[in-house]
Amino acid sequence: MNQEELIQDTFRGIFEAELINEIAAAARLVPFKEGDVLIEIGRYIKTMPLLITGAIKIMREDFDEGELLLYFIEKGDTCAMTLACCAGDKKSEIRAIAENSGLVAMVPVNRMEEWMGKYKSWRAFVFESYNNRFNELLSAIDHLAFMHMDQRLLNYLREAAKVNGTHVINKTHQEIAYELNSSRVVISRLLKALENEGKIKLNRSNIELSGSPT
Amino acid sequence: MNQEELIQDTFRGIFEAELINEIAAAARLVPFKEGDVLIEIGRYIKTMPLLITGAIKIMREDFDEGELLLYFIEKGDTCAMTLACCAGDKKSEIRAIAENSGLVAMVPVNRMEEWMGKYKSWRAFVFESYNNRFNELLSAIDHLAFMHMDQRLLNYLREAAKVNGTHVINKTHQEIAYELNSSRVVISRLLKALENEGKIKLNRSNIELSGSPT
DNA sequence: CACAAAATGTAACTTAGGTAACACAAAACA
DNA sequence: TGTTTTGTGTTACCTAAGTTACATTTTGTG
Repeated sequence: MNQEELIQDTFRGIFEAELINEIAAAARLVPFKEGDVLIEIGRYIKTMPLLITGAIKIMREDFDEGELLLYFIEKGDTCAMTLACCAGDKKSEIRAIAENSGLVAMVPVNRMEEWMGKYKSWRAFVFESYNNRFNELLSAIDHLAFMHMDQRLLNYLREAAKVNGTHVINKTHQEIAYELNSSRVVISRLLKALENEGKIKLNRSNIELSGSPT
Repeated sequence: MNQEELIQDTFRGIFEAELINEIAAAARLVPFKEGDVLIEIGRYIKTMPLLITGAIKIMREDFDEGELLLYFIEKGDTCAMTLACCAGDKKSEIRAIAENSGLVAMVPVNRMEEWMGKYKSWRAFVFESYNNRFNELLSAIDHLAFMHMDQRLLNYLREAAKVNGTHVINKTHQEIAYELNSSRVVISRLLKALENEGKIKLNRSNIELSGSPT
């Protein structure tokens, strides 16, 4: 599939034809692979990413050491964080890392403001994105404030399985510990407990989710 | 001051004169007092509140019992949560409670979409609001994920002092415990420790912040 | 004033989760 | 093939924070 077709395909049904054409004309398609840092904390953002395929994880970092996964972004989404940065010319407050390989359409920031006045569907999309991101942040807050680590862990595994389209999660205990801002020993301990409850199966460097194979 | 003047006063410098006139014509001023529930979880929002005076606290609730203060809103601000609700016709995910007495301008939702296409300053305001709210949620996440309760408590006291424009906080330990999703005993213990460190002074039903009297 | 309600102090105990230390097995690699 | 490196399991211990229980004091209020 060429660039034109990919973009048509992704945004058909979301935007009016005219806007899709504008996007196709303005966008530059950029492939990425697992682990790529797409947005770094403290950097200004000059082009807005629209996710075509793949998944991206949004991380928050403590001022001295800690790190925390906020949420995943999937196909057709964009990062409202980025929207805010573009609109306000602010530095990024978050880091975006590719969870797996995929493709983003990069659109120059100045088109955004233009489309805001011009296309109702674009405004709706922007609001929808904001709303989704808001809810994901709220969800992150709920997890942190109201849930214990074992629940957060299980939840994390399910989310990771979902965005990777598999029930096998290829991550080490150490990696999971980073994303949940915990320690490897604690994660190993809780994983073992989950295994004993029959909810997961542990292998070296990967974890199988039992039941509900997404 | 009459309605016209209050609105002129609050938004001069933020919006163009024409938009301010539209706001003044469309808005209904509503006074509120401490403890009033301005927005309830699960309710639809038909009019958008713009805060003229006073402070509002935004709370998140756990599905079974817990509660947590997300952030305070002050003069000239609006609740991005509400913006999202209005734009998307969604139920509110948060509860808004008056921290003290004040005044909001209520604007019918349909004007919002209209102004989005019409006024650049309105678009900028909406983005700015979103951005602020985003950062407050991120801040809330930082506190939850990376700070201990004693730091969160001190931080909370300072925020509460700031929005109330005083260094004396008129809250009971129980109330504070609710807002931090903790228990009264823990809060009393930590407050006592902070008092021993000379950072605060405890009285019945109020707490004095030492130094940096806002 | 007497009594109830509200606010706080404090002790004793439990638990989730963090930390340090070390053993061991699978993988990578020279 | 032998030797690191990486990933995991496990023990022992520590601390922040939650829980229960009860005492004390202040503040209404009939």
